[in-house]
Amino acid sequence: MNFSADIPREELRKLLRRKKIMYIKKNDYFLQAGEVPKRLGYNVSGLLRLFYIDNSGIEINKHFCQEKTLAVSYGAFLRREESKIYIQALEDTKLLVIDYKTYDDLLNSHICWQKVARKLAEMLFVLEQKRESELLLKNAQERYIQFLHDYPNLVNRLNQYHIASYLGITPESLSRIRTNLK
Amino acid sequence: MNFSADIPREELRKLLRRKKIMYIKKNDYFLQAGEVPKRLGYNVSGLLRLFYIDNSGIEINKHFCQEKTLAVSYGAFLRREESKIYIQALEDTKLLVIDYKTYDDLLNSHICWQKVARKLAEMLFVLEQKRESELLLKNAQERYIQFLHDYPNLVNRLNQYHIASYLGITPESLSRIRTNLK
DNA sequence: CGTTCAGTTGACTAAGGTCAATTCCCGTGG
DNA sequence: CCACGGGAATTGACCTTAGTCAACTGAACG
Repeated sequence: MNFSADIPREELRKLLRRKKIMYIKKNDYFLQAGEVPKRLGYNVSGLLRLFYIDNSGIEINKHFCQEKTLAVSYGAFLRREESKIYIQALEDTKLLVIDYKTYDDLLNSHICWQKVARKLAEMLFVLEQKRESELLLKNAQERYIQFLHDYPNLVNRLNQYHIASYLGITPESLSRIRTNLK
Repeated sequence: MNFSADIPREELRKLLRRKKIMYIKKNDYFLQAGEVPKRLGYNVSGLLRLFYIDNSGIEINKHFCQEKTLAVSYGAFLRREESKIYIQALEDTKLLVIDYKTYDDLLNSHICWQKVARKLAEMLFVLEQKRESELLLKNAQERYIQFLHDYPNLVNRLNQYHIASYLGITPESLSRIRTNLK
């Protein structure tokens, strides 16, 4: 994601002045379900996962946040609602963060930020719709193949548990799919 | 969705001048998969469905478009891509439509439309994320109960086939769920 | 070397799909 | 008013996919 072309130098400086740097140790949380998200994070280095916990206590990975992407429970952040999503570091992670007030101030201070926020929402929508269509249209094995295609570098950074959870299956099932594909 | 508070009278008039009215007969299509969406529609009266067809030819309903909501394959419309989604009228339907050029002109003509488009994208993102989480977290029966809760009026306008397809199950399974809930 | 934890394998279960037969509902024509 | 034709919904028998649980393997590390 690169919006910088649209942003005047002046505005960019404003953003950089107000951002903070945050380090999150492996296994620590950037956000817990039940909190109203205070911050929007940009992943400089490291890896996070966004996940749900269902009512029988199973963790379900929703998304992995790699370098140069945003770490945020976006719906809850926008609407100032309690998040249903947890955000946890899978590796030691460095984030640039802004708080909601900063986000809101920027939006109201210059049209360029409206444009950036629109592009961002559109991009996240497209991502979400892609995921939804995969869940509706593909079985576990096809979803795994798609995952390999979309995130080839993630396979080596994640253990089987996390990939299976992302695919909506058990580690045992993923193991069988992998055997099957050899 | 009501954004009119944000829109100056002048701008609203511009929109109204450029909108067209379109009637779609029951079972006819507003959009076919494979087309780049030319238009964004606003449902005045009637009912549409957005659906995918998977690679074994099964139709899968993605969303129902009721009165006062937008009928559009949004991702494809934004990105000028071929739609993977079909949009078909389930009842005789009246739409207000604007073409992509109008949408684009509005965006570039006044900041208020940037804001409206941002709000719209955010809203659609939230909707999409909700659907995704239901697919990941709930079983067929729970999804049906959620559907009844979210769209109580739709149950009477749709036959079982369409509801089942929305839930990602077969009509037979939905029949069993319904018996089970009595 | 043992311990530990990720991954594999096997046997069984459960949710939902498939296919076919049957019933229900409703509109139409006699 | 009744009979019947056709699509929608139901039901039954069986199948497939993925889940569950437990035992086992194997590599990594102290």
